[in-house]
Amino acid sequence: MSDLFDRLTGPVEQVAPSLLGCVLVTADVRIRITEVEAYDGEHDPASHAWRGRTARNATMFGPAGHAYVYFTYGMHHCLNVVTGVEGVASGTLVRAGEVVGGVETARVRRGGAPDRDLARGPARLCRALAVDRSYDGTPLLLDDSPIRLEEGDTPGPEMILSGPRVGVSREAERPWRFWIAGDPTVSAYRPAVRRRPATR
DNA sequence: ACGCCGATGTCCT
DNA sequence: GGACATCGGCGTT
Repeated sequence: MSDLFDRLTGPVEQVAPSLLGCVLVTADVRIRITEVEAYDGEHDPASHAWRGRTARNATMFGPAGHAYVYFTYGMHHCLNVVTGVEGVASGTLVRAGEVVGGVETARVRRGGAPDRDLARGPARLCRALAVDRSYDGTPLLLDDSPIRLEEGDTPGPEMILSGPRVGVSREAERPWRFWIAGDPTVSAYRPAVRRRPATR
């Protein structure tokens, strides 16, 4: 197996920051990862897999190196890299990146948003890559796969910052979001908010 | 710059 | 029936 596969089998809070600088590759767009979040299947109440296996999250329980793609808020898709050992549902959400290839295609898919925003946020990134639920379960480490994960220039530890995850209400304080310091494509931090206060 | 809020489908209690 | 690993538009500072 590849070095990258071996790396993906480690503890997700160590794997996640090691994916910064790696590149997601489709037929027409390349994105360098600048921001990620770790989700642990066993002891992490914020993980989709925390309550066990369902049809939606089944891919997370499989082997590392596959894409877990979910649909949320009625309109958005988000992409994870499945990590860890088979049977334990850990994954790394790819939250943002820099489009480093196929910029014209990404611009069209994103409706002419500023280049910095093309993949600045997990749903925007999927839109730039044209990734949807049909990509769920796709192997990321095979040469002929429609979406691949390649090694890139990994930033040094001094360039990696961490903090609370975005938009999660359970275990909000767990500092499992990692990003490249100073990179303009890193998404804005938005704490989870309860939209409808319990007025009745 | 920041804050609020609606959109809209699926999952889970 | 509520929550959701979000986004873009619009209003206000």
